[in-house]
Amino acid sequence: MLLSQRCEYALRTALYVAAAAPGAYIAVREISSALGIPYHFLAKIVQTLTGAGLFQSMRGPTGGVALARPAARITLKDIVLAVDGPAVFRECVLGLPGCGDREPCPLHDQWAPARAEVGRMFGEATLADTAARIQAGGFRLANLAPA
Amino acid sequence: MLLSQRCEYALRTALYVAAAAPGAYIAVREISSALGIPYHFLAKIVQTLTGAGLFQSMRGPTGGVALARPAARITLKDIVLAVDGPAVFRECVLGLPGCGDREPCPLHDQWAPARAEVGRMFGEATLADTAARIQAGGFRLANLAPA
DNA sequence: CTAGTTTCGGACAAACGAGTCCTAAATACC
DNA sequence: GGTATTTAGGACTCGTTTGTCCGAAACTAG
Repeated sequence: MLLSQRCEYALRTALYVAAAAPGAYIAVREISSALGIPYHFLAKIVQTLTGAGLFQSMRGPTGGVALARPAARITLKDIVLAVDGPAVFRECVLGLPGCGDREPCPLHDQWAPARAEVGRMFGEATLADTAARIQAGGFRLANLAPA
Repeated sequence: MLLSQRCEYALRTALYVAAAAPGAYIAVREISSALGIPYHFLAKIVQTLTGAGLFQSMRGPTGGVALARPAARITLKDIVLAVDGPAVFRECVLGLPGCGDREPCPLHDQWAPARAEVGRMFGEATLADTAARIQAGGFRLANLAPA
């Protein structure tokens, strides 16, 4: 898979929070049941996002997590970088260290543009406009049959 | 990472074999030391490729592995499918099962074309023309400082 | 036929990711 | 102040991937 499970969960979580009322704190328990993500696992992922400065958290009743910045100023790439690091946007498709324009692997010329395109896609998509697509309808963030 | 370690090794191995004399059997030991891949691990990967009908093998001295078909008729996608399966070319970027044109995730419209582009790239690149780039020079299959 | 070399195929060990569990700290409500 | 609720953070288990090891089968050369 391109992204780790943690990262997929993180993206869906961030989109869920962004699609909710702005500024409101949302409990991790609610996100967990809404998206079908194991609660304790999600709690740790949310901690990562909070530690990265993307989320803001509040303990106690009425507590939860919220976006630390306006949704228009958080990109999907921010989420990926915080959870999986920059490897996805940099690594050689054959895993060769130092692969680049100077010491390319045989696939570099074809892979580098595709990789850049993926980076551009994640870098330009903000939580705001992606969440807007969800609210407009026709797009889903969770499995249809939760279980 | 996009491809598993086994798959990266498999691709480099296939390209190494394709770049060698056509039809000749190459010992796994030679590939291992040339590409810096752990021998016993590579042996099992080669077994997978042989079992998938992509490689042909011969035991004993002067034995080794060779391509089962002409290099022009084996694509990089064949290798990936044999080792990692079709998930890379099919899976939703958010990991949602059943994500498609009918039940799309919010990123489907952007991700599906990128994913298709990657599939096309691997499907159109044959071992023959990719190996030709290596022989023409300027491209490497192994790390510069093996150890 | 014998010895050496190579792949075959399984069992095994280590490292990592995914997921669970438990205690502590902070906050709201009574 | 006390209690319930929620995040914080660590330790832990489980499964997959990665990597190692060893004996058996097949083949070549003498």
